[in-house]
Amino acid sequence: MTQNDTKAAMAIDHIGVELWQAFRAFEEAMFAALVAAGYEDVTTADGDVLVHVGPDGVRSTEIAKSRRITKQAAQEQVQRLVRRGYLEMRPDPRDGRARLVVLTERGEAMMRDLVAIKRDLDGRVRRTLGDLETDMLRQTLDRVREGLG
Amino acid sequence: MTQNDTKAAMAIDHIGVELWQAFRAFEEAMFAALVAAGYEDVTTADGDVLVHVGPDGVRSTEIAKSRRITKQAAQEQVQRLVRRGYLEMRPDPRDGRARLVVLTERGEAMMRDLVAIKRDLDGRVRRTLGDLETDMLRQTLDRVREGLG
DNA sequence: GAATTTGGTCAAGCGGCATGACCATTGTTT
DNA sequence: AAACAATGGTCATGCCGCTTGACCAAATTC
Repeated sequence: MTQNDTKAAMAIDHIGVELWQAFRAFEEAMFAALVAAGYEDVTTADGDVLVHVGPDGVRSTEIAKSRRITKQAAQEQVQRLVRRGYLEMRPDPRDGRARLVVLTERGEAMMRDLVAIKRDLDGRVRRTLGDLETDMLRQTLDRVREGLG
Repeated sequence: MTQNDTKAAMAIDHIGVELWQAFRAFEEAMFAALVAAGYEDVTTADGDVLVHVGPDGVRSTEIAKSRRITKQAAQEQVQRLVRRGYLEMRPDPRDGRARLVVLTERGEAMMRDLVAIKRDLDGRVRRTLGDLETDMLRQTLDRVREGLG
């Protein structure tokens, strides 16, 4: 009851709550689908690294710059993904000092599956809300962002 | 350009993007307001701790249980907030072993200001969307969560 | 061809978290 | 009341992810 009083005092009704809950629901559903697809060990941190790896590969220093972390930290994150078979390193033909980070077969497969998963989740929302309301929601969310930004 | 190709390939259009952006916008606006109000050093981790501190105080072991972390970790997080003047410890009159974590003056002030900040942000959204559409948005977000959950 | 810049590694340290052992107080059993 | 279990917290230790700082090697600039 003390607990309830507290919760009541905290539960200032504001839009941030729903935003957070909806986002979390999406995220959790995404990770659940990843696990179901056989990618048990993928985290958001991994995702933050992987989005930087384009078809031509990328240098770990580039990742460091984009993410505003030290090159050592970026290197460590890349190495972890290498160890788990999602990335591999190879020399940069254009620069003898550099090493390129590229997706492995498994890495590419995972990214493809992830695209499918996101499409599926989007589809689930569309089935819940209907196309019209879904599109309206997305526009509304953009306006929210602008209103807050 | 390679970068753009990559971005384009990644930019599978899905509702998760807008959810994330809107949520992030809210969060960033909230922290910006906290800084503006003189609470420069508050983090989400701090918030996760503070929500557990009711008017009667709470034991750090309770926090540990709720957050599913070890009591040492919980204790450490509490201590950090104590060091910065938001929390203080005092003995539990009802249990000689226990120590209660309670808000200091500054801690309470911060929580009050935070409530005001959240109300203000909610107000900004309402001014952007109008009351009607805001309420609809919140209901829609709830349905999204249910549809995904 | 020397000097500077750039890509990357190595060494050491720190903060946040976990595990495991331990102490002090309280509650329970008989 | 005495003995034991359960509970609230602390201490010691170690892992992990990240930082700073020094360094090496290749490339670019002058």
